[in-house]
Amino acid sequence: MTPAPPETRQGGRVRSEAARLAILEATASEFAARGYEHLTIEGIAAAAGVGKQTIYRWWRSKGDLVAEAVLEDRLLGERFHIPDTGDLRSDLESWLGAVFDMLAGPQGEGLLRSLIAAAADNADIGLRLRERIAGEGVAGGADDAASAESAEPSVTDRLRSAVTAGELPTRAPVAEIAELLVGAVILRALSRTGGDREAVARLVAAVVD
Amino acid sequence: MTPAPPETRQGGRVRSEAARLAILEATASEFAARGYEHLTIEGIAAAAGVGKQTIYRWWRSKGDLVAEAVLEDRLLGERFHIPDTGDLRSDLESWLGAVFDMLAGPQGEGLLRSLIAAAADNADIGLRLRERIAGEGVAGGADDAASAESAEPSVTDRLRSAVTAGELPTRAPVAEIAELLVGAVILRALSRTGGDREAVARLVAAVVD
Amino acid sequence: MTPAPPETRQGGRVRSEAARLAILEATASEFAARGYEHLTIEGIAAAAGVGKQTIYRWWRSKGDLVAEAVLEDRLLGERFHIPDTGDLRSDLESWLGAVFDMLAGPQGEGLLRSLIAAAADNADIGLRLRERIAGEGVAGGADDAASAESAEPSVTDRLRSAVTAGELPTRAPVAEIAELLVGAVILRALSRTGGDREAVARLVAAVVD
Amino acid sequence: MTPAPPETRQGGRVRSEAARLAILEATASEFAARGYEHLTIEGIAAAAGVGKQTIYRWWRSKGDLVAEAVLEDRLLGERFHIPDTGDLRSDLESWLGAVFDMLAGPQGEGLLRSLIAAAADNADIGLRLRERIAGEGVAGGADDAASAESAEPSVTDRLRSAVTAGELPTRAPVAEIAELLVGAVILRALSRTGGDREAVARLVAAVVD
DNA sequence: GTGTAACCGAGACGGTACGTCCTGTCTTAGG
DNA sequence: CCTAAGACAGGACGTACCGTCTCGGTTACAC
Repeated sequence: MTPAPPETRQGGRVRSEAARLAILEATASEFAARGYEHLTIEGIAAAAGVGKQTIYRWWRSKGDLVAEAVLEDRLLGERFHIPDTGDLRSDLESWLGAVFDMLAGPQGEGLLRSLIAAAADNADIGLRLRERIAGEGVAGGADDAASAESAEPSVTDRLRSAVTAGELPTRAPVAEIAELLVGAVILRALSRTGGDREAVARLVAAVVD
Repeated sequence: MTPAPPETRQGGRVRSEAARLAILEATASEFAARGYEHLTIEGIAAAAGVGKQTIYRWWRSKGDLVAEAVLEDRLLGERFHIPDTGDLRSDLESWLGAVFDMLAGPQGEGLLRSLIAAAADNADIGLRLRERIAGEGVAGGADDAASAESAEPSVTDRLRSAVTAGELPTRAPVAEIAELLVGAVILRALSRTGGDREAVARLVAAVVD
Repeated sequence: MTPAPPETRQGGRVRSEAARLAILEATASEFAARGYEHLTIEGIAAAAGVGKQTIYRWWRSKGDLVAEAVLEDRLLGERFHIPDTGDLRSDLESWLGAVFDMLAGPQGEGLLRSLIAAAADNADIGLRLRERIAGEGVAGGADDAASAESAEPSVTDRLRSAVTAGELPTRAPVAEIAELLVGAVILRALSRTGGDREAVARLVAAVVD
Repeated sequence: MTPAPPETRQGGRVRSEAARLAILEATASEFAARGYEHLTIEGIAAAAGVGKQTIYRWWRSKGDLVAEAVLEDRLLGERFHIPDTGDLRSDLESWLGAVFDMLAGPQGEGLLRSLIAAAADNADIGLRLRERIAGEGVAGGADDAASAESAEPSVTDRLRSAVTAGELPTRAPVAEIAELLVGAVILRALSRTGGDREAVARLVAAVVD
């Protein structure tokens, strides 16, 4: 497969990778420290040791910048672990409990809400947010092939294996079940409603009979 | 001896209801016009013909102000209609389809995302957002009694009647089913994923078997 | 005499005289320190402990600001002394020599050139610059009456007294003589041409026969 | 004393005359269009179709660049015509009137003030400005020999011929008279004071009897 | 011929300052 | 004592240029 022909550039200094990385690094750390609302381009530029114009040259808005940081796994890098004990219900409860525990913790408190605010600005962030929690994006792509083979299985992977194992009917709407659970997580994050053991059990029961 | 006799002493001007209403009105229209992010106190004050201090005297933040506007039903005033044909599945599909149609429309496009951004700031907005769509808040209160008697039934009402009618098992987690569906709506709003007929059917199928 | 009717102001905080003075003070000191070209609004605001908007609210440009500082005698406050020995020629030579000595000095070096640059921007500065050196503005006003009575006579005053004393013909163009001499000072400031004793003598000779 | 041997330059492209001319051309037209204050190196480079570095390689500052453009007669190219009718006074009045007319015109309005601002930055510009108007620099040099023979006589030339013709005394300070008149022009340009016929007459009268 | 060194256009870089907008506080005059 | 008006210190916005630093590409002299 031949690579795409290079853009017709006539001279000019090339983009500094060091600056790009420093900016994304700074964006991630400022985001974690202050949240999306109180994130400032000036603060990021200062933290990255970069001129403001270098940011505006490559990103059109705060939202685009955060989106790229999220896409590069600088925020929300890890998926949540889901076990595979053979009992789908208890596995989902473990996973959902872990997610709610993270939300209840000091770090997760604002982080998810900030990501939600960012997603309200920028579509890419919304898509990625969903993918990171559920383990599957809207449209399958090269990344999904890679993630399907990764050591750490996602909720969606677990649901698919449940179909194979006969725990769920063959035509069960796997992607939608994951979507509903992630949606519930987001809704509870927005309303600051924690999830105790009973709530988790009821949510899981609602989607897996 | 003070010159002012007690009886002529002014007790102080009372809060102007006209100003309060104008501010909430202006908040709602500015919110609809510009979204939560680009809402400004100065803009609201100017649109309401009011001094900034009058806003700061009674509300502590932009979030509080929007929350009160939402709570007074100036935004998101109507619940979404859900029919009762005796077939829960098709009734839920009708309702969910109507919600997604609203989101796809020009008005709903940004409105829900702005409300989500507002909810990320302010817990009350998140709770109210959930209640407005699903028809039930987290904790039952006086309002629920009123809404139960209102002419327009909510999704939660419909689910409860399904339990009574035997369409759902007696111990079905009604509130959580509504929560999951509302969460899915919010997640799709964030990721700009529309809901076609098949997607709606699958989401409903996932929660009502 | 009744005062002019007050502007129809309805409420609003009144302009802070402290801020106004601090700004003019800072303008003068920054001007002296850096010159007109390298004067910055941000620098003035910082030095005055004032927000930038407070400057932009009352002055439209750097030129206007410097103009007001000059008009308030914060720069170029003193006129140059001219003696009255009865010999006009030697008196003018004393005065002109003093002006050139000032220019040759460390302070005067850049100050006049900066004022010239400022005057190229702003008409008021040009007028005031002329008045400060020559002792007379273009159009006589209330200020001139005051200055005519001031203890320190200006070049123009000295020329007028020369007319009275018969040193100059009755119809001698007094204002124009002063103008020519001030113009020569400015021209030499621009071309960094100092004025030695002979040059001073020749300039004076050219205007007083 | 032998000068240091020239560096052994081996190879290397020679300076592009086309680029040099395009830069000076662009400098002149941008200067005329925007004035000295709003002249930018980037604007000149773009207008000349040249990289910024090509400018910085050969000129140290905006002032140097403008100075060279002025020295090459790209600005202020023509001297002002002075007739020789045998009547010095009326000849000077013609000349001075023409200069003031130029200043009053749309082109001259800002041009001289911009040159003055440039001169405040750069000594060469000040010297050249004086020479261009009066027809003589401070120190006689090779250029003066050339100008003395040029077809168009300068004010200084006219004054010198007046000495020869006996209109002025032998020891009249010719250079200083020109200097005073040029200075008055600059002063009036700075203070936006036009010169009507009477003012011109009085200025001339002040220096020639 | 062929290096090679200095030039060229282009344009990204770290910065500084611009002039605007908005924040939350304060100070007026007036009901 | 509330209200409309609006000035205040502060801070961030997004833009324009500064002067420097690469880039790939082009001469033109020295070998």
